[in-house]
Amino acid sequence: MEDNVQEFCPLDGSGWSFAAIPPKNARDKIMSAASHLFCNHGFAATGIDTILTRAGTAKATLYHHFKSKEELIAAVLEAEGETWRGWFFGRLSEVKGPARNRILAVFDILEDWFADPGFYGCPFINAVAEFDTGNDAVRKAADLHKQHLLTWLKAQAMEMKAPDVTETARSIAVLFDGAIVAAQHARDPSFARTAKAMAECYLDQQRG
Amino acid sequence: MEDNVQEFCPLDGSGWSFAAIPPKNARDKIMSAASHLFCNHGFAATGIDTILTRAGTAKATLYHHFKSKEELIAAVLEAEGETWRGWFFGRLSEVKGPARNRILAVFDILEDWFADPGFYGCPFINAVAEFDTGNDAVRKAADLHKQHLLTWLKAQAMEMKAPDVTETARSIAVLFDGAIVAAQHARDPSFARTAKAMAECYLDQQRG
DNA sequence: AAAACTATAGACAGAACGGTCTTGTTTTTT
DNA sequence: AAAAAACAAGACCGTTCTGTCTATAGTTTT
Repeated sequence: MEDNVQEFCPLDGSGWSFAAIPPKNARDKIMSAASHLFCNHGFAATGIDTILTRAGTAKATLYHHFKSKEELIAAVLEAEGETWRGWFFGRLSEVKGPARNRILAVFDILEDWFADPGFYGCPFINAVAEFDTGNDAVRKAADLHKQHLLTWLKAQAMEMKAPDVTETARSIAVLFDGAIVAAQHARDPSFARTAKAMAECYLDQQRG
Repeated sequence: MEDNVQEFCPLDGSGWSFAAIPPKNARDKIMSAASHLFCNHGFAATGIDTILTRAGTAKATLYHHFKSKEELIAAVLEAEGETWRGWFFGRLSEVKGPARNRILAVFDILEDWFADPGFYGCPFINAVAEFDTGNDAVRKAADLHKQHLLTWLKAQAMEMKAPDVTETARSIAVLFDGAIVAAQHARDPSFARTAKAMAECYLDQQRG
């Protein structure tokens, strides 16, 4: 259990992970440590004490800021999602051209994400996979995250005058999830390009 | 924590889950109980005692058959994979017509799987999501499982005389994973059809 | 300067964890 | 009928878990 992994992920100087910003106060230190450990070793498998050791904070401090481990998990997921979306949609907003370009750029950005040495798959997919039944807070956070993406995709599909906006968004979302899982399992970022090729194919057909 | 969920999944009288076959000996009872609990509540979150209670067996019996919890997890994954593949490829072998039909039928079968009330996503995807770093046995089992599918897909792509057999197989695999995750998260089996439509689109393009 | 806040350090509790072991019963094999 | 294997029931061990509590110290606010 060495853990001297390089986890600062520049990603062109705009690392997506909020673990990239060196935390100052104890709360952020806890969040950062928890985020890393949860993603690396799982939520249940990561103990409070391990988080505290890594964060270099006291136990009372953790329980001052979060009333339980569950709440910490929820907070970490929420923060991780927000930071990720900020990075992702920020990158997307730089893309020039019509909506089609923007949709396809999704997969280029995904590839950058996959190539990050600190990529362990989507935290939300992983969280739902681990809890599934039971933990509603986790599912809700995941739903919200996915909804953000879906809303954005629908807007693009509308701009493209796609015949079925919802179905187009769903289709790209399937490619999105598929690329994440495939890249995570095979540790191969190029699955983003495979997904992109299918997206191109699909959008071409939409044009009729 | 009620858990009086209907878990016998006929699926046209040929339920995929080996939990569907009422187990006789203690070993199978343990495997069946463990499988259900692992999928529902996660691997780490499921304790040995919980498995024993559900299985109605004694602790010594479990440790007579499996030398550790890790080994039990590995055994469950292996059995689950084998049974699933038996069901899946069995269904596929019934499909008439050219290879293209068989590839598209994959998504029809997936939809049946998704519609099963006992569907919690792919056990392998979930397992990798939970362990990721560390547990090599889990990753190996997942790799093997995926390899089975990939090999089958390549054979179909070859029969179809696809220009790039490997890339075709990878593409369908992305749709496969994407459909599973999307259906699991949204609890909506129709994502299989969304994936199927994209597969059709992609295979049509392959023909030139 | 006083009060309020934020933090550290670590003992502690109670439960749950994985795993071992013993004792005795049932089932199967020979 | 005898021997061997599989099983039940559950006490038990050492560890780890989440979460609480006390005591102390630095920092910010009023």
